[in-house]
Amino acid sequence: MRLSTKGRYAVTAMMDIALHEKQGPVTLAEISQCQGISLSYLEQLFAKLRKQGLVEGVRGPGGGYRLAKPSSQISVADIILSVDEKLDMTKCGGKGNCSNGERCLTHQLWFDLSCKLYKFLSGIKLDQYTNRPEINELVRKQDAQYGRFLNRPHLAA
Amino acid sequence: MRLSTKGRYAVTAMMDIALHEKQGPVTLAEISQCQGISLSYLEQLFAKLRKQGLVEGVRGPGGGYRLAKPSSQISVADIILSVDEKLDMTKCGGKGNCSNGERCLTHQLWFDLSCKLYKFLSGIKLDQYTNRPEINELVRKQDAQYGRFLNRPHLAA
DNA sequence: AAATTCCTGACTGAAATAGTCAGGAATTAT
DNA sequence: ATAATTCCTGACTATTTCAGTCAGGAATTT
Repeated sequence: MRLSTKGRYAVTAMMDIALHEKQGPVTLAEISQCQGISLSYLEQLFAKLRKQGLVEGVRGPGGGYRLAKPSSQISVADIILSVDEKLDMTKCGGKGNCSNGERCLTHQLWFDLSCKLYKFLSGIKLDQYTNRPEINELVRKQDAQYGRFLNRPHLAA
Repeated sequence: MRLSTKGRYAVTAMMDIALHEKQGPVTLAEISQCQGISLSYLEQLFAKLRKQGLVEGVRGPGGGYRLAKPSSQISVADIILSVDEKLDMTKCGGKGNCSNGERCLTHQLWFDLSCKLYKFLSGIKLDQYTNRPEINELVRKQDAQYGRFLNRPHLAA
């Protein structure tokens, strides 16, 4: 398990989508502008998120990305693992042959830590943040600031 | 908070010292050989661990490094923060001016996550592993394998 | 005096991160 | 149909971090 800014970008982008779920697909261009992440870099990250089945893309005008599952079923761990690949923190890759064919002293430590960290991060789901009133208040203000969702014909109801 | 192989190296080395606390100072040369980490790289990491007051160096023959506090008071978080510097995962550095002077949508998420992760990792102390019989068994075997602590005059009691 | 070990700083190569660019494919709106 | 929008792909580049190397000096013990 690696935890770096790459994973932060991915989680941030996924949060943005989750917070705007009701307004339809969210474009990467919007996320890029509002969250300050390069568009092409986002495209690289979303290629992985899509492969992992966390999001689905909708092409064409009015398109964008939306969550492929309910936000209650998407954890921070899911997102980080999608873009960072590895779960295992042991040196030997879980094989247990780190020290002359046997387990090294810290094998158990890293194995445990990997498990605990995974359990911890997979316990944090996106909907834990989308349901908070104070955050939704902030979302409304900032959508207005950036002029998001103003020209969406398919949203005119 | 960043979590990479750099932090793993540091924790691994600290574990090695904690596991051999009773045999006196542990040399970086030993850690380098037994844990498979470059000696010069270890020296860089230990410069930081020393600055943070986690270890103290003992020069001269029979010297090495030992813990500066009881292993029950040294957490995985302490070690990782010592070598990786940052705790904060927010983009703005905790200031809250990420989006045109206001907090960005995910500020709260990252602030929370940083806190939770810190609490989690600071709850894991080194002595949780040094007190396990099965690990101490493994330590004895591997010390013999590498011939550790054989030529220590000051240990002859 | 000699050996050991920490300690420091500068340097180098490799990998990961982050971003750029060019173009194609699917869909919607006109 | 055509144009606009957006996803989607792959190759490329720059920057940073990781990891290791090297050379030498300082403190301590034998």
